[in-house]
Amino acid sequence: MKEGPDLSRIAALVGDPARANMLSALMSGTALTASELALEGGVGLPTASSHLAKLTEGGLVTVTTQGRHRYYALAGSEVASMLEAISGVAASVGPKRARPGPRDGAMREARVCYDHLAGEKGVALFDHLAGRQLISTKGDDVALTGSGRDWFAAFGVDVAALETKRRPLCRACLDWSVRRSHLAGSLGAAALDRMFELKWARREPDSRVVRFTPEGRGAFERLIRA
Amino acid sequence: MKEGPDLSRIAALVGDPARANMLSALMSGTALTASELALEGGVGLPTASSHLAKLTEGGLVTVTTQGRHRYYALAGSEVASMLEAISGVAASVGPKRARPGPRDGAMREARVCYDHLAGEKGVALFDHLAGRQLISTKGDDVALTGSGRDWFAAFGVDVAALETKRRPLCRACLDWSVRRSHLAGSLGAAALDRMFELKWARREPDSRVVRFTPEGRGAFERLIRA
DNA sequence: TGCATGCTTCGACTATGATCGAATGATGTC
DNA sequence: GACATCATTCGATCATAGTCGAAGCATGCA
Repeated sequence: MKEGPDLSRIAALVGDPARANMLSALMSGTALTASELALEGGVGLPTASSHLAKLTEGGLVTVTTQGRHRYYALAGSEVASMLEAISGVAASVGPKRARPGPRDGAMREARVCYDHLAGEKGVALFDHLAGRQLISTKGDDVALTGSGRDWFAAFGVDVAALETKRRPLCRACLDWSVRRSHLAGSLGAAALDRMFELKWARREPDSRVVRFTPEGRGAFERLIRA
Repeated sequence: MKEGPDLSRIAALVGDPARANMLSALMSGTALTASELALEGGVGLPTASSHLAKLTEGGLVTVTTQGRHRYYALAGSEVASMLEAISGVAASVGPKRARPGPRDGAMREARVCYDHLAGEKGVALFDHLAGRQLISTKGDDVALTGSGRDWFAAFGVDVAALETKRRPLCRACLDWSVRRSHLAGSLGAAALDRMFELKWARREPDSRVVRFTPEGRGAFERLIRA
């Protein structure tokens, strides 16, 4: 009966609507202030503060003080990954909560997952990489092949610089909308950064949605067809 | 703020200690009666019944009536996978809840995850299969190769029979204790069944622990060394 | 120093939901 | 058909935790 880690402690933290909304907002990967998160959670400042204290205490978010602002962020990609897993179940068994609006369509096509690309576009990229042996996958462990290294270099990503960091280069992350893997890790993050840099897409303000420009869409298609 | 599926609804279901314990018990893959789950959850029968109604309503468990018994089971492997993800976070950030007893050690070595082998042994098997190109992995999608088919046939698993079912043959499942993938899907389930059949191991009663016999341990080592 | 801003703490209220005893329903056994 | 077992429903109780207003504490700016 009391085997394994304490599930309920973590799940209860996510189980409150205000906290869940805050965590969802943090899935965008950007750190947010307490007031912004209060807005996201749909609660007052004191309430939000109390929630954030619990999330921090529980190890799901981290906080860094900068001047009179306090920036909250997800504690790590493992937490983001867990939230995606819960989203997957919620999307499949849940009563869909409101009909898919125009926004939901955009979310499905391309969105930010912590700091990398998710949605149909993210999965398409991953499939291309795997299909061309640019990455090799062993379960959730993903490795970059030699030709993959060249491919990313041609795309304008400095792989060597990424490898100096502690963070894993490649990682598979299960996409809640498509139900397939997309590329996470520092390489996934760098790839998305590069797309923003190339002006292929831009982030929609106050949202996880990634909006591709017409040109960017074409360039992306060519990238994963080539 | 209200983007994506409703996280909190699902998380709140797992967030109650009694329900979490019930779900943990169901991670063993066997269906349990309401009274057994009341025991697991540490609550009375009426309370358990109420919890189970919520879990069923929420889509996390299914119920099948047999005579005067009602058997509850996890709604699917996706739910099991989500619970493993939450366990992973709980194990990494949580205050460990009690020191690792002798039981926890056994849990880490080999346990049942829904219906397949997890823990160090499960990961070792997966690594062997992937390393020898007996399976090919694309993120969470795992496919059996030609040589893999032969390997499983030699081990005594009727792959063709499994393929007639709707359930996916291969699947990667993230192990909460080892933090690596192990083999899920109908093939993973069949492999574990075969090990029981060969008397390499047996299940510990009322637990997820899989206890290998000395001979079974040797045979397993030879299997994944060969 | 004085004031504004961002956030947290305190205190009080409230509501949700977890819990169990008792009663009821359903199924199988004798 | 009477009884025992398994399970759910009802009713009442109680505690936990979410909520906000007001006050308190920092930090930054003038």
